[in-house]
Amino acid sequence: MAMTIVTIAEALGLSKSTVSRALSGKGRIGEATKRRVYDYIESHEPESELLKSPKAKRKTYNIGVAIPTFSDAIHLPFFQRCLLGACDFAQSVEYNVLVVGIDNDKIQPLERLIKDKKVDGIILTRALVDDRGIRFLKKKDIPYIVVGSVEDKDVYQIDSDNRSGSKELTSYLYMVGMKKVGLIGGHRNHQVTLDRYEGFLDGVKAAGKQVDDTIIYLDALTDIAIHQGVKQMIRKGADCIVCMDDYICSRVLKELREVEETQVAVATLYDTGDEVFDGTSVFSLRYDPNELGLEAAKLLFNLINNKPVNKRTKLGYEVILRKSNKKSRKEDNDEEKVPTWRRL
Amino acid sequence: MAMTIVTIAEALGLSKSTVSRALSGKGRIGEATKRRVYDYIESHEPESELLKSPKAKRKTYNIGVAIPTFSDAIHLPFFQRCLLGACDFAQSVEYNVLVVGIDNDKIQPLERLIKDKKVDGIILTRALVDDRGIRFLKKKDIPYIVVGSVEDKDVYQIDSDNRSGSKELTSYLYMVGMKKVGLIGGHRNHQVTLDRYEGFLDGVKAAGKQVDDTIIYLDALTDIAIHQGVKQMIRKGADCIVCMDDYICSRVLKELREVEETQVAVATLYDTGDEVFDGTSVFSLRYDPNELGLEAAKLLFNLINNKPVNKRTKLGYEVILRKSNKKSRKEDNDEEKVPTWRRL
DNA sequence: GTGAAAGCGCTAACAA
DNA sequence: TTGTTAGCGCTTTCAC
Repeated sequence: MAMTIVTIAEALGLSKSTVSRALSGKGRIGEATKRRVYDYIESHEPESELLKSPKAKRKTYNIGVAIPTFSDAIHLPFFQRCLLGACDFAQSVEYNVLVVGIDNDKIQPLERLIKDKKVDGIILTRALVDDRGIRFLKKKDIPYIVVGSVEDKDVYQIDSDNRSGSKELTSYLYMVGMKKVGLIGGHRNHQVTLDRYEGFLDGVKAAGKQVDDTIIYLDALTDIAIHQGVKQMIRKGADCIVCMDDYICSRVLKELREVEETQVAVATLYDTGDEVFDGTSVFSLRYDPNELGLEAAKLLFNLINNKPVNKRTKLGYEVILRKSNKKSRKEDNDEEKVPTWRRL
Repeated sequence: MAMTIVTIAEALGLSKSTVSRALSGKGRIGEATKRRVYDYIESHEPESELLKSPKAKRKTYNIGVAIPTFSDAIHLPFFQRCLLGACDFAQSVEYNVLVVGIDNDKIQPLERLIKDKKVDGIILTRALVDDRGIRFLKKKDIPYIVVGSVEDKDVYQIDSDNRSGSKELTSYLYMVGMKKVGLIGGHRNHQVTLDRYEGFLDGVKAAGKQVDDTIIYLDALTDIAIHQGVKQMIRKGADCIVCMDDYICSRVLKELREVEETQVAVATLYDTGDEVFDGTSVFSLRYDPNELGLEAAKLLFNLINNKPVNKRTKLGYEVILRKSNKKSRKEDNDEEKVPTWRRL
């Protein structure tokens, strides 16, 4: 038979209301008494529901992960991997993960998750410049973590160090002899686009070059736009094209192959290690989306459980020259990080 | 203020104990009295917790979706899209989706989901030949749907019509003049692999050809294996290579490009429309993973709510000749389904 | 079948 | 800080 508040009161020589207060935390209650009550329950029936405070009872042991539903997102394994990383951590602390698909103009699924009190906290896997999801969560009394970078200092956030990475790779490109570097990127409404853009400019300056020597082409949202961007860069004499992500990179490679242009080098500022390059030699910044999701879940877990959490977390990256597969197969696919580079 | 058992008793001129019995069903209670009580609540506060039987109270309005965590799965946007399809339907009926990442040798996350009673039902997004997830669920008293095909007739399942599709595409390849067709596929432990294999053989027979005229290479689990498979097929004089999925297809195209082999046609038995082919002309069976996830969620919803559900559901496909992008861009990316085909 | 009354497990108000 | 007491919402027992 399960313990009740009365059996405890009798066993400890207290009144049932004192025990009630000890457990609920409400009202005035002595620290020593509280200890006695908790110790008694823990030693006699550690599984007891009584140990769970009314607040704890309302805990769901679920976290919510919001992933974008539309367009470019579907091409990138980033979100899937981020989600699985979060699942991985959640599993380790016996939490579960609820997913919702949202877009900036459609956040109802997120709203419903909060309204129905289905989760103890939320992870947003993408940050937009003016993000309705973040605006909504700020108003609610629920912990949340944003994967990505936002200006707002009040928002707990975790991100790959896009700016530093982009700077490092860009200046590296000049080091190995590039003369005219082009940058092609996506939506300016995505914070990452801006971060990588800034990092790119940092790199150009660090290499002692002029921004005038570069060709910048943003808002390349469609394949047509990428096609035009590449055409423009070739016309203007770029010897290297820096792509902001895997997807753009795969399209750029395709464009170059189609026009049989083999004298232009390619780099990507976001390489998740999913082989979308068909083995072509590409400079890249290698990030791990799984880790991002896992760390985000860890931060959220700490936030939920009132442990100290930094407002901003940055994860690292690797600078990689991916060798052509023909070569790397012979050498058992190991990666080479020395600053040599061969034309395609 | 929420209705209580007492307010109802007063309103209906009954004692609170009678109302209690009417709602709990326990003890002796008149059918007419029961009706009166239920009718009163339904008309005054249909949302009331009192209407929910102890069993109904345990409903979570969550469904669980299990996606694979490892290896090949990460390359395929299939599972992400399937998941989003399920989210989409869930949202429309005010359910939520819990994700777990599982593998055949690691189904703890799934077990925990059931043990903790976090969900009213489960969708498995992949069927293995001897699937521990399915074996586990069969023992539990919880509705579940398998996306994929399983032999077991007791299992509710939904799948793309892999066999018919594979048959149709294969026989079509012979129709347009292929002489020696190779098949390259993944793990024999995956039911889809077997289905496509059978469909391929059906197609060969339907075209009046001998299986001896084909080259079959299964268990191509690694890039190295694919490399060897392709090499072997070229050596044996294949004029067309049929790939079992998008990923294998992209690797095969890469291999062919590397050896500058332009006389071998390529087809894929699973094309999700995510552009992994770099615009190369490929025969394909086009499926929609979002729809699969959405329909699976719909079936599960019906199962949970005791509506009639077919044990087996098959979704359709399109047979497509994807044109080279160079050409399709000019023609605004429309797809061509006439039986013409150009060598790369 | 129904109702009165007692009881259970908890919270809340208030006195000390 | 603790105990007393009242009360809430519900179930169960028992008499009719």
